[in-house]
Amino acid sequence: MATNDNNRFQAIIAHAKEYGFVFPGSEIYDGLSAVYDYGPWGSELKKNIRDYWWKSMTQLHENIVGVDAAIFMHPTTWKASGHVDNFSDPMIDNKDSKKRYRVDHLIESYADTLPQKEAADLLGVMDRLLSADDYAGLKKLIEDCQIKCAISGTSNWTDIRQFNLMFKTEFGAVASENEEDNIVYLRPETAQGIFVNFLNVQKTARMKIPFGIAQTGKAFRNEIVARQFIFRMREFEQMEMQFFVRPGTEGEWYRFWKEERLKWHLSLGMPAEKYRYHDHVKLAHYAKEACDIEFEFPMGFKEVEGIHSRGDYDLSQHQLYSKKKLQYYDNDINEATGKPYGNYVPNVVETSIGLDRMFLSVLSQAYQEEKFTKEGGSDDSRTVLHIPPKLAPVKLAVLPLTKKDGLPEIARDIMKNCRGDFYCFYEEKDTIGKRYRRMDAIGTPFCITIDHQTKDDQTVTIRYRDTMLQERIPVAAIKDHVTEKIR
RNA sequence: GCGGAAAUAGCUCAGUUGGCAGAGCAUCAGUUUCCCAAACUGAAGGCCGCGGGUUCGAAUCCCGUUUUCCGCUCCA
Repeated sequence: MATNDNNRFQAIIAHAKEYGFVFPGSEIYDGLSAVYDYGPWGSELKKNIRDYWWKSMTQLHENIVGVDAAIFMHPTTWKASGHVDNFSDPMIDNKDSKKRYRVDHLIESYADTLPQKEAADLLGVMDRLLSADDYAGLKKLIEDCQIKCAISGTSNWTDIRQFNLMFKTEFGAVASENEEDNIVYLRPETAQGIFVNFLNVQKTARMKIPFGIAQTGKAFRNEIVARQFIFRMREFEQMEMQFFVRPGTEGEWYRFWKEERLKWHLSLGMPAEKYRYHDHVKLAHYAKEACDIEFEFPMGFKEVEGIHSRGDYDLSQHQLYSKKKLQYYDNDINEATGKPYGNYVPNVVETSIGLDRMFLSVLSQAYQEEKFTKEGGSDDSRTVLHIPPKLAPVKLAVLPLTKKDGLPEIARDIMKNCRGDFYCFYEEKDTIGKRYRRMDAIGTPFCITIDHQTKDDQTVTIRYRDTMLQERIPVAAIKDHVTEKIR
């Protein structure tokens, strides 16, 4: 990361805290690593991004509907999805090469070098220790065999640790005799809540393929290293849409959503040159095609959204584990056979965007430290958030030029008239210039100022955040004027 | 997870060899001002990250710990 960009990133983080967007989590207790809280303006901005996504997906697409599934899901969900088995293996690090190995892989590759009988014995011992979760025993086994790191060539190992992706918790107020009975996980992705409700939604909303199910919500992952502000958090919010299609058409739908999702970002006025696709070469075992939409954050291009063609993997897995049919009867006529397509497990194209990452992209794009020359010729500067008006936490500041001569009363009437339609902020303290700067700092796109002329001709000045220009408009036109600009 | 650095008022930071805890801005109460911040008067604000140790005496020296940042490492 270049020093300038790093300084800029630090400045954005400080600004986010100073102006009520993002606070370190549990800060009075020295914080909790990789957990953040959203403040007054942060929670507004986050809600506005979520609402804009939700409306784009559901209200603007007749064939997409929403769900709000529980964070707690039946534990078998995560067996079916592969999260339990694929992401909880014991790991060990070589202290010299810093290389991390899965313990079973390390021992197995060593066993390959041994005569058949010895290898079989070794693997037998390993399996017994693994199933007993005997990490001390496994480490002793590695040491006794003098297994070396392929890179450093040393046997200087750390203790064995288990890296659990998922957070576990106990379900039910009363302890069970068998602890395992009570374990539930906090979901590591929202998608499974969509898959398990596939038929409920399809039937009750009478959806016909192709159709999508959208969901926003919290997800939880234990990251090995969680850093970079809200970019990688242990608790985060996803906005996901699973699009169910007829097998064989997933390729064209994948391409459709890949383009469609980038258009969504650009529709906010985000600059195209800050975006790029990153096509996955190495695919997960279930994926047919996958790409990321990357955004140029202050710390470089990073994934903000993923589009994946997941085939029928998830529904098939749930079908297998639940022993319930998760199929769709397609009445459309297959031109090749002249008969309906009939029953099948649909294929899925997933779009998955991190709300917190989207928040960070909007914030980092919006943040500007500007220098300019005042009318008098002196230098001046300001820190401003050029947040797209439709996402801005506060839409309109209502500012009486002075706090006497009846100006606050007029301002209060304007507040009353507008606050039901969009977020308004009233302030009469300090000079008008100071108040403009404070509004710039939280990204308020419009300020209106009530002055003495208002009493004569019922007009106010409206001042635009991005240009700092102002013009006079009638009091009666304020609401429509702002509403038009935040659409 | 490993290595390095940092932590003093809400923010940005000073703080002498180890000797009374400081400034600017912000905040609050007034005054002034009438369209682009930092005008005047006054007030409030601190277990110097936390816990030990050395010392007559620690923000300052030593040990531990937490958090953050930087580099490496991992990432469905």
